[in-house]
This record gives sequence, C-alpha cells and structure tokens, in this order.
Amino acid sequence: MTGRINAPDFALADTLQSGQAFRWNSDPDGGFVGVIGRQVWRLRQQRNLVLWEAADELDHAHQENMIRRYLGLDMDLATILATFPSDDGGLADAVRLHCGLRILRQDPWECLASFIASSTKQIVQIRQIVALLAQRHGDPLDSPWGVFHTFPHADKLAGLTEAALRDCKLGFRAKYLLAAARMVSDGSVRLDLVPSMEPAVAQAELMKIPGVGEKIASCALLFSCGFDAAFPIDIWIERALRRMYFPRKKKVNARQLRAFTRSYFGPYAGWAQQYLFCDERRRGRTKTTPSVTRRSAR
DNA sequence: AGCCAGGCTAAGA
DNA sequence: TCTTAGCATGGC
Repeated sequence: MTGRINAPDFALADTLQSGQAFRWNSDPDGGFVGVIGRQVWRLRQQRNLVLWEAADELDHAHQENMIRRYLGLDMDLATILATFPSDDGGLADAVRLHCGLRILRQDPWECLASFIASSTKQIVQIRQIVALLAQRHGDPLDSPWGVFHTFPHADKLAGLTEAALRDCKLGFRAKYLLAAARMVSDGSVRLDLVPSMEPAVAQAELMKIPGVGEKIASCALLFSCGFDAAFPIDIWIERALRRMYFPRKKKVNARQLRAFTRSYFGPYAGWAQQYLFCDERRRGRTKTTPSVTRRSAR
C-alpha cells in the first residue's frame, strides 16, 4: 500500500537521522526503511511530498494518519517556530540550516528503552544495540525490503535474563533495561499514562526507573510522549549552549544551564533543542583540518 | 592502541 | 550541594 502526504515544511532525512530514532536505514534511492508499530514502512521525500509505502494492506486513511502522527506532520511548524526567542540570530541560523526538521512521535516504550541503551554510547553503537534487541527478541515482519522486526514489548523483555540483554551489547545498562521492562510490565511505572500527566509528574514517573535520569527521561518525554518543552541536555547541546549563550564564562554548571533553557526557549523548547543539536553536530562534521581544530569542550 | 563516547549512581568532599 | 570514579563496549 502506498500514499503521498503533502508536507511543504518537512525534512525527512534530517528528522529521521537526528538522533531521535535509531531504527531507520537509508536505501540507495534516498528512501528510508524502518518499522512503525507492527509494520514495515518505506519513506521517501520528493519536494513537498512524503511518499510512503507500507508492507501491509490496511485501511488507507488509518495508515496515513499513523504516518502523519509519527512524523510530526500534524503539528504546525510555523506556529512552533514563531514561539522561539525572536532576537536569537544563532538559533534562527540553526533553524534555517535544518529547515523542516521535526520532532517525531515514537512509541513510548521503544523510545524509553532505546535511550536507556544510549548512555555513554555513540549513535552507531546505539543502533547496533537496538537492532540486536529487535532481531533476537522482537517478532519478525516480512516485507518487500527484507525481514524486519518489531521492537520487543516490555512484557517480553521483562521475561529475559540480564545475561540475555548483555548479549545485546548493553553492558552495565542491561540491568537498567531489565528493571525498566519489569516496572512497565507490572504497572509500577504507568507508561501508558505518562503522555497525559503534568510534565513534572511525567518526568518523576520515568525517573522511578534506575538508569533513567533527567536526560533520558527528557528524551522519552520529547520524542514519544508529546512534551514539546522537554529539553534533553547531552554533550552536544551543552556545547551549543555554552558557545551561544555563555561565551567564555567559566562557571556555568548543569543546574544553571537547565534553569536557562527552561526560562529562555518557551513552550516548544524541545524543538529548539533539536535544531541546536543538529547544528552543533553539523559544525563538528564540517570542521576543516581535524588534526588542529579537534578540541574537547571545556 | 588508546581514548572517548548523546549518563547514571553512589561515594566522598 | 557539587565533583568524580566506575561502569561495558566498540569506533576511530
């Protein structure tokens, strides 16, 4: 089944490759193949259109709604951008350079589990871990593009041993993911209710899980639960914030950074964060003469 | 071949 | 309250 969605202000590649989701693979024709829910999808962009192909023949309108929601196409980007601080040239540049970047709305469990796996890992490694979890413990899904797998439910992972998770290269995160799976599946963490909670309550709910601190909770809240103001601060964002807003000021600690982001960026702070994140990484990539300019953040 | 990654926890100042 | 080691693994 195929379809097309009019999406004038959308950047598929930026959106799928900006470290929000870890299970999209690009194919040679500029498409991306991945799993949403229990289906394999192939997505492409042609100018103003998102072209989608789904492996299964289901209700067309339902399919289209699903993909629109997942890609964040049900949000009005212009309205969101208008809430950003108006006199911030640096942020405006980042927005311009990553025009059409959106926040995905992923499955909360897959998203939370992926970010539990992410700590002190590079994106390549996170992708490996998530792929292994799916291959070994998810259900196979046949498709025109090969066999893919669902991301295993919390119930499924809850029944595994820590050793089985370690075999998926989780390392010391294995016990965290196992605990998370158990807490979600036995109801001691109500992941299903998180999207409708007050932001602070939702964050506290996720942080009941060992291995989930502010950063990982923020990622899950922003990328899967609809909390557009959640503002995960990782190493890249920290670099961007210090460079743009605290130049050469020696002592700005994590707390002060957090306080700043909460008061400065507004109700869609998480979206601003994603633009800054992408741009900081772009800067890292486009640096010239790597032997000289390579410097870690102060 | 080390070094260091998109952190959290717990210990110690 | 703030700083820091330790954790496990792979890419560069």
